[in-house]
Amino acid sequence: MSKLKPAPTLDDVAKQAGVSTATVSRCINTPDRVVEATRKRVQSAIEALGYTPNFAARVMAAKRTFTIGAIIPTMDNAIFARGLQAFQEELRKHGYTLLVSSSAYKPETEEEQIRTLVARGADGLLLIGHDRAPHIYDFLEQRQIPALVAWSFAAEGKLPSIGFDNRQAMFDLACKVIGLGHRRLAMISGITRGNDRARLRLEGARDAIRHHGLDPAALQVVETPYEIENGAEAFSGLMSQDTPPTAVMCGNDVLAAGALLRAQDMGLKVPQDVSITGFDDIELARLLRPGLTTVHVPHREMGGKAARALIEMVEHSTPGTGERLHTHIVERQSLSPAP
Amino acid sequence: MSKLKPAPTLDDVAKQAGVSTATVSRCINTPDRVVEATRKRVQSAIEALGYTPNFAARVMAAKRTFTIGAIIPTMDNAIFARGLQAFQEELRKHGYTLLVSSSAYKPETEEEQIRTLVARGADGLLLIGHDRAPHIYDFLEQRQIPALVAWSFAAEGKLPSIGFDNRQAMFDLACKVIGLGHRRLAMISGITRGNDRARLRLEGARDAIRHHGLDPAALQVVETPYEIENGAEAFSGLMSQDTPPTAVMCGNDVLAAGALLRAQDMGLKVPQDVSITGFDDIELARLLRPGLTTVHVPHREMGGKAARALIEMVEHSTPGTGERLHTHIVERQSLSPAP
DNA sequence: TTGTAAGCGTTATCAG
DNA sequence: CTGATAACGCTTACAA
Repeated sequence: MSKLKPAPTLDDVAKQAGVSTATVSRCINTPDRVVEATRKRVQSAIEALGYTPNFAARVMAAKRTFTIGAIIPTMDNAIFARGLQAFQEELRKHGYTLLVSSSAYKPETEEEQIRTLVARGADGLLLIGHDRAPHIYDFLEQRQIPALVAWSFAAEGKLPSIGFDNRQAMFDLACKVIGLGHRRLAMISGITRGNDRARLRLEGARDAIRHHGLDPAALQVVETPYEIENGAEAFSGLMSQDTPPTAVMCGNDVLAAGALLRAQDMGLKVPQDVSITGFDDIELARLLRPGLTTVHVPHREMGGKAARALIEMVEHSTPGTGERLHTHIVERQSLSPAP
Repeated sequence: MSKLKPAPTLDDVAKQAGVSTATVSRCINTPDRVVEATRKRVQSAIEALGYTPNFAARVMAAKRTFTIGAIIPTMDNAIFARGLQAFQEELRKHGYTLLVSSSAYKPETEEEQIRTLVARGADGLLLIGHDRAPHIYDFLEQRQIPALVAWSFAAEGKLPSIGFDNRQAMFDLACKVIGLGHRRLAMISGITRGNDRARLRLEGARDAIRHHGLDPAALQVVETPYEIENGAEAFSGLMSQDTPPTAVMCGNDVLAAGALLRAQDMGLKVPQDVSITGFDDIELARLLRPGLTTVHVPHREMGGKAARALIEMVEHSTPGTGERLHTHIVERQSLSPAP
């Protein structure tokens, strides 16, 4: 009863238009190598049949997928959304498709995703941060897959990177906090294992403590997963001690949002009773009350530049050139002088 | 100088193990059809060479990709994150990979993404909502691509759906609001074009007005894009009128969060001065202060069930069976009796 | 249980 | 400018 219509192939189009498959292929890929008349005929055959090139077949023959893979730690919050969006837009401008997958902040999952994307023929890969097992870099190199790191700049990384100096940025912010007279500090950090951004931000804060000749114990550290609720929990843990910190620096804005919200619940006034800072400058940071003092990261610039750099690597087999982007502190209301 | 190592192929493995390519293929796909000894030999050859099957070749030969595509309106906020996460987890359990792309709430983009995913050989598609151009359904049917709708249930939809009754849910919420004595209502709705969830939620609110015999003008409506900031803007617009509403119902929690935050900025107490409600019950709804009264959607249940239903459709070529999930109102503090 | 060989739908090379 | 035709790497009857 039901007519099974298999997807039309190049061959079908060729027959319908009365030309060879080669010509149809040319019409699609290099239209200028075909005379107008033929092209038009082929064009209408394509439309009449509703032909769409078979991706797999195309990949096999051309050994190119025009696909870029990106593996980000999470899609759950806004941290990577803007940058990735810009990355994708730039990619599309150049005819590439983006395949995204998330590693849920797990190194093992990331490795699996990398292999999957490579097996799927990704022409290039965007990875977040530099911390991963060495054999992954070997694999990428052996397979000759161009890969680029974003969200973290390191001149000496195994891979070129387009990002910023997480350590320096947090150092600057911590210096500002200390400069405001805070002497009992805390940091709610993301999990540092396999996450150089988290690790470096923490180091940056420690650097600042040292730089100002303070006792290392002046900085209390809590490591926690990256969800808003974890920030809230960590914050109440910190604040229910005998001598709670006067400033809580958070590894990112999501954690900071959790802290801020929990502060309200605990009846703590921010920044009068306790200062809170974030990192990333996502939209929420501006909307929260008090507005979150945080480190602004040029998300869109980073995404766009990463796309261009990666395409360059893919198309010209160049080693790729990194770039250190600048961040700056955005002062809003959640940070004030120590009481 | 540089040794270009092309990725090892089935053939390489076969030679190394001293068997035919067919046997290697069997070892990978149907291990029980191969004797232990051979299998082991092949296994070590695979490991020694670091072989990974070429995806495109596999797809061409098997005509299956074990890939499911999902097109969601946005990755920018948490609205779809949890459900999609559950969808993915369930898919993985059954050996499928998920390919996600976002349409940015644009019908044209969605269509393009559908075509791309189909061309890439997706075995099945998850779509959000029922509103789309008829020719898209024709295309899917002609190509025999199993597709399922989520986030919106409609018994008579062109496609089977696993979702809830957006209209009824909003109707119930609106009835509660009216029951609390509110007579000047407003709704901050998402863009309704091509978005049945937004459209139906709005209708549900209108139904409630009618149901209670109120003047249709008692419900003021603002349509706006789906970002937190749009919610804030719409809210201040609404509240700076001569006789502002006493309750503002929002099309989703993100819009509601924007409204709530803006209320604080305007010095308006929620719910004393104005009540605000959301829809979706994302994490933020619980963390905001006052907590957001909203409609709870069983995100994870929906994602898991959608995955199972879609796999069933793909593997057994069945037409697919939808399911209507239940929602309920979560009462927190942002809604109170009219002043 | 294992091997042989015929596709799968493109692209690209090489003639014409 | 256009047409044959050989890859591309894998799966899957069909044979042995």
